[in-house]
Amino acid sequence: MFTVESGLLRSYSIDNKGKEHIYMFAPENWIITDNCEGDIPCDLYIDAIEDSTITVTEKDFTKLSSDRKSLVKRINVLQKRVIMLMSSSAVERYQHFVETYPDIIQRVPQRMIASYLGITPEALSRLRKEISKNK
Amino acid sequence: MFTVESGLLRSYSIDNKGKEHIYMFAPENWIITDNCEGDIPCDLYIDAIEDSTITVTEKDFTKLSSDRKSLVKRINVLQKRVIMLMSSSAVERYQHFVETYPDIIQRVPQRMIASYLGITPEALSRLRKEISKNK
DNA sequence: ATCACTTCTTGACCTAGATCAATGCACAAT
DNA sequence: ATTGTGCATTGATCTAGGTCAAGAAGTGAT
Repeated sequence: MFTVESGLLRSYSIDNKGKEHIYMFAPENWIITDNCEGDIPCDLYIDAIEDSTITVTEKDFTKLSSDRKSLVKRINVLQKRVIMLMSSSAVERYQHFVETYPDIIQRVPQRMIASYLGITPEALSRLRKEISKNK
Repeated sequence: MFTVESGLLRSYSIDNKGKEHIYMFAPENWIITDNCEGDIPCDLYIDAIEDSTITVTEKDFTKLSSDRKSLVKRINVLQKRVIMLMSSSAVERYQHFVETYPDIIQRVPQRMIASYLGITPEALSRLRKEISKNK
């Protein structure tokens, strides 16, 4: 966990095409971390855009209070979501959603899944057809 | 703050065209809230998709410990980011970024702003041209 | 059974933004 | 001065996904 005293850091991910996606900028007084524990696609890289002075804090996730843990979990989920929205196609986002929330798929109408993925129901319908065709 | 005992809730925003964008699903054991305090565009609506039993907790933001507060702040920022990525055009995202982080604009190259916004440097260049033309 | 209502699907067309390639420009190194 | 090298801009073209409009299929109410 880095606290920026002065300067400017950024965190970013690199997608499967090698393209960088900046997740956040951290100017003075911001805190920046890679929250992801052991997750594949949303590992963040952190580097400095300007000469910076920072304070490093070791955080032991296992020692956090339970409600702090749940906040951190929420952040992890959102982080992955932001990165997916920036760097993945609708198909990839749908597949990720299916893998991550297989139970929810059964329980909500498709238009809501489309809405969650940031696409139209029509697009979701076509994309599902395409996926089922290819297997 | 709602804790879902059973059933399924969703939170969603409504964009300026009246279109819904689901921010998150909350099945059993999830927690769901509208974190936004007094912010205009990312107000969340919450409702039940299935018959649900939930526990309501009043959270007094002002009484949180400072590091919990900063976690909540991060979540707010991410929340807005997710909603912007789902529901706003590149132009709107850029304008929002300029308003929210006017200092950062000066300090980072345009390609990084493009990367943050989830568009290509070319698209950002054209969009800036367009904006400057229209005023 | 029929009507109303909603969800999903399909087709035709359109548009925002991506991609690729070329050019211009600033700034640093020699 | 000149040769990079990386960034921003511009043009031409392409494509993923949006929009609009029309069916199809399921479900519930009368």
